[in-house]
Amino acid sequence: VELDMPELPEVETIKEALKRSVEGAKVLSVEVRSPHLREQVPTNLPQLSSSAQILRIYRLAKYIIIDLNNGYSFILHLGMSGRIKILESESVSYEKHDHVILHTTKGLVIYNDARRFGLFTIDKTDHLQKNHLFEHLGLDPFDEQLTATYLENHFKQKQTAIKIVLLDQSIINGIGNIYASEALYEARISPLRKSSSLTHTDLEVLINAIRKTLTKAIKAGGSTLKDYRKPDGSMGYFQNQHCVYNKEGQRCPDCTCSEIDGGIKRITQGGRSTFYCGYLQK
DNA sequence: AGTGAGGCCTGAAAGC
DNA sequence: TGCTTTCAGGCCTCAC
Repeated sequence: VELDMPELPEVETIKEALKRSVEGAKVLSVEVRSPHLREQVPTNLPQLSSSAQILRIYRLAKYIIIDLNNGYSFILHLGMSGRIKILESESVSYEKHDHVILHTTKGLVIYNDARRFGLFTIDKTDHLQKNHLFEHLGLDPFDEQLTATYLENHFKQKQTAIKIVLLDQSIINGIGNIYASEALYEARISPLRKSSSLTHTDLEVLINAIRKTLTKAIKAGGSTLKDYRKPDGSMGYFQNQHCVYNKEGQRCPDCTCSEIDGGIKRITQGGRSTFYCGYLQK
């Protein structure tokens, strides 16, 4: 099993794969081949986790938390290019950018990250709440506390475009650059709208669109993981299911915008690409 | 306080 | 062909 591409749905899918393969396993040893990630991998991480049992694996925003039975938890983040490889037996040779390897009684977990924007660290389980990494996290998209009123309060005096604000992990966590565009398309809301201009109804529509878009992607990830493997052994993933992301100039699935005004548009907001249908999204 | 720009890294793809 | 530039799914810090 091998997966990458880290927004909420991908992290969720990877977390599920980890649960299926190594939850309950015992950590035999940990190899740190390179500690230079977004944060340095703690020197004592191997000694703190060796011979502990993996109790629970869950997702927190775009992080994966692995609780051990000795009072410590691993914290993983995949950054832009992080990948997790799960192998059933010992690997003969490691690949470039394989930074951290967990040897467990149920197989090998390899953390690989070319750009090293991700992290693999450890903290006391009962200290996670206070860990600086989670200090400013907003609500999970599926948290029932995420309501139109919640967003109304946060957007009240925000002049910033809604697309940029969707990437702000301190309001809603888990949405990245792909699903920000996809959710706004699903909601038929222009990425250029000022956040404060969204009505209560717009926000209800947007929340539903976010959940629908993420749910669809998680389901696709799950089925992909189970059913589809590219010839080189890596996982194929969901590439043709995006409606607008990376589809500049093409016709969006729900209208004839390509004939009316040149199809899906690509613009830059906050230094990052946004894709939308100028005809459907208002 | 809120906002925008820049930086961290490597590699793939596009441009010349 | 090979060299240079641009761009990439995230997040943090710093200057205004």
